[in-house]
Amino acid sequence: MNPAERDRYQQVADDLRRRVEAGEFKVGERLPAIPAIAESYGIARNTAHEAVRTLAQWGVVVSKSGSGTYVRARPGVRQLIRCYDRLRGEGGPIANGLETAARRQGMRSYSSQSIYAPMEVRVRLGLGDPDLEDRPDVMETEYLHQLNDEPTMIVRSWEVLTITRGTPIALPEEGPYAGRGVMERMAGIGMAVDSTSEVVGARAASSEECVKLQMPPGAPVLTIRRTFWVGGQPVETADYVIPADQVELAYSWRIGQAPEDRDTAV
Amino acid sequence: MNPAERDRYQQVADDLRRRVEAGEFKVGERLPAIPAIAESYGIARNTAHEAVRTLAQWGVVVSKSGSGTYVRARPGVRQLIRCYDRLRGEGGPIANGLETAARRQGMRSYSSQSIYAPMEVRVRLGLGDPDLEDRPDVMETEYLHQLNDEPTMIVRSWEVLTITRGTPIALPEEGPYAGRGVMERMAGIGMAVDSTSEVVGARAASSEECVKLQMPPGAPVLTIRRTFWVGGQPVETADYVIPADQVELAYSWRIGQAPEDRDTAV
DNA sequence: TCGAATTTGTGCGTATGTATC
DNA sequence: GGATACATACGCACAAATTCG
Repeated sequence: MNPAERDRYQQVADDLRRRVEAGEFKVGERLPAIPAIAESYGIARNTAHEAVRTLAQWGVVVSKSGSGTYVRARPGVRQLIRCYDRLRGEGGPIANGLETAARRQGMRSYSSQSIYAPMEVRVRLGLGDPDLEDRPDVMETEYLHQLNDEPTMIVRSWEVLTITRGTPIALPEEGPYAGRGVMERMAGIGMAVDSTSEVVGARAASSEECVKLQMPPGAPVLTIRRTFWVGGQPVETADYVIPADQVELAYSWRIGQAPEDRDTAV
Repeated sequence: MNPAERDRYQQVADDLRRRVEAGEFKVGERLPAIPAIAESYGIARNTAHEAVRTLAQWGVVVSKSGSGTYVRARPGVRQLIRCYDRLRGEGGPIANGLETAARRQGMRSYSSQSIYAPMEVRVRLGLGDPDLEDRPDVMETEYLHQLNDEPTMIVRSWEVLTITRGTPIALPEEGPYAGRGVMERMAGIGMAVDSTSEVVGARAASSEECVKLQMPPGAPVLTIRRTFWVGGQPVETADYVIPADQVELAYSWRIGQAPEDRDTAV
């Protein structure tokens, strides 16, 4: 037998999703309360709770403690355009397949400190032996971005201090380029970022992240490890943690005729 | 007080993760059984089970029913290189930051059918009015990829039949280019794919996907909507569903000096 | 303003099913 | 087949948040 249909709470969760998608419960509306669900399906309250929790993990609904569980808006997904091929004209990927990006972030709080880079960051930044004078070698900054008073992502960035030390941009959020973004600030001291690499993954949010991002436990997050390069040399790297709820990452690029391209394209 | 520390099962999950990361339990080793955990922390078996389940959602451990819960290998992550800047030489992003990709997929089972494209696919492929003769207009193929007898991803692809109909590549897994990948097959009929767009997201796996991919319920998956373009015209689009467990997507690209670049780079 | 009712979330004890060894 | 371990299910209780009279 199909193991997915063996468990009651899965059956109920699947059925509730079907009913939501069939339009029986509109976006923003409240689902029946857990005790009501339990009775109508002939299951225990606990099992009904498990079903609703599953629905919430799927992103179909959000549960507000003390209030109820509400059908979530599906089309509210923001696309973050990460990389795109500007050579395309009208009718290209952007115009046809990808919507406009929400470029403006909302507020962001931050805190910076110069530290001795941890091992993983050393590798990513290509830092060799420690500073001879044993000084901190990176500026670490943690941001909490918010949009409409709701947290949208956590960013931790590390900038190479041997590059920025003593310049006006040493502190990311002070000086003439305060809050301008890494590329613009680097450009301010003559470092033109010419290359980007990103590694994208996903996992369930840690309990700490659930608190900071106001997410239910177990909800998935997208993770990005991004590095900026100047002439083959990494100058900054950052970790993004983004609730997978409402965000998608858009990439678009041109393809050459090298055989490697055909190999990698699954 | 920190709400994350209010719940017992969260505390225990956090503590177990700390112990795993501290090396108390090595990779591949078995954790204490749930009843043992329950006793040692002074909690109910049920609560201990919840803690272990949380650990599994975090990807720290995998639970094998009837056997035990085992610490999972962290460094075993496969990086799928999606897009990279080939102009970089040694010492560039690839060499320093990104490891070699596992290009070879394992086995894959598939099934194809020519259908009338659903609405969402029509939009992605830029299909206008339906075929005058009301014939199917796309070839839909579903793949289940496997590596070492373990499912690695589900792919559903749609190819535009007005392009491939009557050609040797109409059926993806038959003819001279059977199983060669979309780009190579398209090249076989003179269609040189010159552009790619991808939209990456993440969510909890549906119950159906959990079965096909042999994942625990609620585990996160990466999703990719990919489209291949020829001269501004989409020729194929596909949906990827990949367990977020052990996979990361690597992107790397060059950056121009246009101001838009600095805007989009957060 | 206050308190009662409702709702979600957690915790416990127990029982049962199923997979593995 | 028996022992062990994980997974689900139920019933109950309580805490915290919200709603509403």
